Amino acid sequence: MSTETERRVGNLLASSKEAVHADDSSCASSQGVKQSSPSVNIIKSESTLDADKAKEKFSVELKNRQEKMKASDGSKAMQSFREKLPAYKVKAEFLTAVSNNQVLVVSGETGCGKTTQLPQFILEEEISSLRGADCNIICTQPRRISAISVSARISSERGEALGETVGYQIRLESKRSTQTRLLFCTTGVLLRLLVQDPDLTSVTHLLVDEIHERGMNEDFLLIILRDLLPRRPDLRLILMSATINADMFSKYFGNAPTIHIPGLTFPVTDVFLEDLLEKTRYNIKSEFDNFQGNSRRRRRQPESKKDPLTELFEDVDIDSHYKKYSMHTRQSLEAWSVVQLDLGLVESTIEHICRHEGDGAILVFMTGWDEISKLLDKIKANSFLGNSSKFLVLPLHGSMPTINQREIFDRPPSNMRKIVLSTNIAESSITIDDVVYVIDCGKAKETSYDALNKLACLLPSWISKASAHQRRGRAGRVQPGVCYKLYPKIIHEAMPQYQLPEILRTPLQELCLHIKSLQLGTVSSFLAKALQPPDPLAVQNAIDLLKTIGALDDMEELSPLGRHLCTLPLDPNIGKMLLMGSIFQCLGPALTIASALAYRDPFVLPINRKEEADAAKRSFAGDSCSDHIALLKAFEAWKDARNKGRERAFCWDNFLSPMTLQMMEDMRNQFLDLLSDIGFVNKSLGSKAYNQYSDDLEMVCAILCAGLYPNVVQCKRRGKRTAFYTKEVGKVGIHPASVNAGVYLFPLPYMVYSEKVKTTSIYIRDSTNISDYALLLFGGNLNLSKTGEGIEMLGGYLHFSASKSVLELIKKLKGELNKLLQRKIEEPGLNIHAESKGVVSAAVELLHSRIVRY
DNA sequence: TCAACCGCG
Repeated sequence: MSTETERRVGNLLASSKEAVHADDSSCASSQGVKQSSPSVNIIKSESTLDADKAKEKFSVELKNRQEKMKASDGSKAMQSFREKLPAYKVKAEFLTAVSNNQVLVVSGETGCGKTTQLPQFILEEEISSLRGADCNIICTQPRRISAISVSARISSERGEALGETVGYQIRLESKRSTQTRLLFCTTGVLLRLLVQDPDLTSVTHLLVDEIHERGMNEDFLLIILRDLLPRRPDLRLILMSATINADMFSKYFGNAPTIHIPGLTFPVTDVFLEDLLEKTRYNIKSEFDNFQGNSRRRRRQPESKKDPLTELFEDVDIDSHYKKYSMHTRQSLEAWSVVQLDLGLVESTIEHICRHEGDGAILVFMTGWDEISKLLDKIKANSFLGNSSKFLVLPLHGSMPTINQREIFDRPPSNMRKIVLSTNIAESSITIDDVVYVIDCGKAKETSYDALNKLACLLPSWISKASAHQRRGRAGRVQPGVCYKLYPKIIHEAMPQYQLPEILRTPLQELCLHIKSLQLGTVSSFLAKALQPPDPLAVQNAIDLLKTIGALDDMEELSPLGRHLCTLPLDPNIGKMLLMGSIFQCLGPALTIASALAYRDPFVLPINRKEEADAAKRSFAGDSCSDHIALLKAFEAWKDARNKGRERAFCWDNFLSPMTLQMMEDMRNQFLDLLSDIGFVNKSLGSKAYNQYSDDLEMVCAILCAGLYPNVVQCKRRGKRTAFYTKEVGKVGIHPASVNAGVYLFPLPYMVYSEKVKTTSIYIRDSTNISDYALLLFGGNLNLSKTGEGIEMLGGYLHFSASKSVLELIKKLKGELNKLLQRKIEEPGLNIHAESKGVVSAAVELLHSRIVRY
């Protein structure tokens, strides 16, 4: 720090001191007192009477409408369609079970109609029993799309418009009315509802669908519900699962009765690798001929953590196990790699179908972008499949710009075969009706959480039998189909029955915060009640993090900051970034960056133009050395382009997803509303009041630091390059898709990041280069180092040294900032802009005086 | 040198 800077910062700080104390008296004035009137009770009972009459009337009306509808000619066809569904056969049994039991587990295969029929049976029954007005049936879905499509389907089956008796509610979007008695919502929406209404007093029937998927929200909800049931003996809970393993859920709920509904899909024939090889005569080459793979022979090395399925196949004696198969097939099986997908095998399978099988689309399940891209190239170069007038080959991946193209769903022109190369996205989120052939490589990329190293991992692994079954089912929607499994039958038999539940595979800080906000007791005792409780170390890591960012106190209770974070539907770090953005007057950028981090990256990755896509992202980042600034600038440029009416071209030219940007905008508005609800933002002051520093990138980066801490990386100069180190795992790399990838030297000594993931190596996915002053003022608590010569952070991992007077000044400024924050967080409505001006100006002055020594 | 997927008043 230059002496000039030191002097200026010191002066600013001194001037602010007086303001803070002079304004203390204003604190009490903003608290309003609610007045209660003695006449309230009388009015209430009269209105209750009126309400009862109105309800009775409405129940009658609902019943009349329903009977009229059933009698109408138009509904005959619909009725007979519904009666053909397997769910119809269990209608009476189901309704009896619902009325006699508090909890019921229903398992059913796809196509049995459980999702559309069971909630509807309850609704119809309640309406005919003249309880229509009193019932409130909620059915949760794990995905937004299904909440919408199922509710639309049921409305049309009932001959109503969506939003009448049947509606939906998902984040930022709903179609429901006062008439709505059956509501489909995402599980997340219900969990938020529980914050206001912990006993679900307004709900009579709750159906939780797709519990077999074992998503975090669903597992979380089940713990809450099991505790809630004794307090709500009248509540009816129906758990719906797609597969046969209903026992586990039944046991969890005290041996609740179960009903099974058979499926109604066309038969699908399985062809395993060994039989496929007999048919196609495809020759799998071992790694000695082909460097792509590691065949079973070479990999007999003493690795400590080997995948059990890999080991299993290595131990198989091919010649005796497959003695009925041809020599050729046995040789190929010998060479087949358990680790690496053979793209030639996929290509030959596609070719086999196209040459020898009947019409129908082909759906190929692969693990990721790279495989899809490489297979696409291979097919284009294939002399038979490369004929683009006969074959329509489409990639399908969550971050490819083709994701919303109609041609994926539409039937191709006659004489043309559609071939979709997809990730797991086509397993349950996207349904392509005309698929007749599925090719399943048997793997998917899966996150896991290494609690020891506090590290998220994203690695390809074998799917479960349940997933394989789901993929296979994709071939039987319109006619009998075939599923080609590119792995031997013994691998399939050894696959785990189910995927590990998400609660065991993810960091838990957001969940822990949610548990605290619902007052469900201590985090560890609550989570111990889960269907499959998470590793105590993972729980401890989450609690430690919440303490580090100041959301929980030493007693593990919510701090004032923690209580605010509970109201924001965000990861606690990102929520903190928003609060800091509003306090330090760069609210706009904080809203934009928070919405992108909370939702998804708006940048798309097209297959053949990745260099251009990379360049577009870099140009948004400018010289900021920040992926977060790139997001911010891209969003601002999009708004600008949209105002000028050239949104489409802008998005296309800059490799941005219009849908993601729109969602970001909607989420920004939601966050702004929530900040206003909790008092951090007073909308009547106008946007300018909260955006004084929004164009000041140093300040924006400091806010990023405040939010993302303790996700800090040290940049250390190694000759002409920079190496990066974190406290938990040591050396990490910048993810190659980051704007900071390939940069040799950085102007500032630290990075903050939002995600650190182990794939082929440990990478930080997105990063922002920040100064030591940003870290000192907006990072974690400062401690004097033991030698007394400097300041430490992150339990001594980070060390700062400077002259005694500078250290004193920084500590003083940090102290003032903390005081300011404390007051603002305890009383968000406080207008402290005037009094805080000096402290904030001092901080800004320091942030601008960046000098690099590292 | 790399990019599974889903979700929140």
